[in-house]
Amino acid sequence: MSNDMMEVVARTKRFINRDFSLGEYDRGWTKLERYLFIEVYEVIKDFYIATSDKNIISYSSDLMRLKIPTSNLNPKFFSRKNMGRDLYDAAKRLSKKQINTVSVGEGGQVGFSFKNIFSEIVYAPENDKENIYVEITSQIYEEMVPIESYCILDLKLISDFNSGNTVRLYEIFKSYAFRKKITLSFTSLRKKLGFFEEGSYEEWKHFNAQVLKPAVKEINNKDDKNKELFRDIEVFYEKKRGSQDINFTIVKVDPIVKTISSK
DNA sequence: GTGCTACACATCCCATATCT
DNA sequence: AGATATGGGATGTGTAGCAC
Repeated sequence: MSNDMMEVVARTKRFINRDFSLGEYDRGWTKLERYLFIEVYEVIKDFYIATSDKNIISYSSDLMRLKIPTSNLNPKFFSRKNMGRDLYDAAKRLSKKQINTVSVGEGGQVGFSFKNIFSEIVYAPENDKENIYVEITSQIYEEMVPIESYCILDLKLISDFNSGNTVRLYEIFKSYAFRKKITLSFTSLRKKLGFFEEGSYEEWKHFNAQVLKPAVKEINNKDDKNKELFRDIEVFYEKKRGSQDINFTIVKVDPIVKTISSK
């Protein structure tokens, strides 16, 4: 007993609408881009549930302007020396992010809708190095706000994952974690991950071997014993041969206090 | 520039679930 | 029971992005 020690890990939680998971969009999101997006999300969510409007600059039925205080940014997502450049690169790429919907009608007629997620992202340190300014249109932020579908993401975990696929799958699993068992078809999971439209991973075998299995392994923290402290769900799944359905079992685990034995 | 990692496959071999 | 289809494992290839 004296050999055991209790460790309490400080956690930073963020809420995100599970129906607006970034996983449903392009696969080319870096970890930093996703993190900045989640911080924007936090400001909008706080505004909508009337927790805080301190970072909202203006709001209309068409457009919302908000700011992200740089002092709140988690340094873990940036390289130590080049935070400024990291921020520049990520903001530049974020400003180009789109939501794309492409449909093919019966006669092969293609319909499409492209929307930029952010209409403007500004960071001008010579004027104001404390804040990043973000402009977002109503078409986008209205998708974010249905409060009944928020799920809680753990930033520490997200920063520890080393694959974008893992982050997206983690978002999806967390969004369903209020249920113990879920069934998703292979196709719907590919759609959620953005692989469907790209035509990637058409074979379950490849998808499982390259995407799902490594991600679940990482989420369950089977790789690194030192990271045992940092997990909040455990995921198990099975898929019957020939079936489209994948059955997931998601178990919540308490990540905050764990007893670890020192040898 | 080099080296590393993540990613998206393709291919080969083998085990086994499912069908006839 | 034997054939066939499906899926797992291992390996290799090429590309892209990033760090140094």
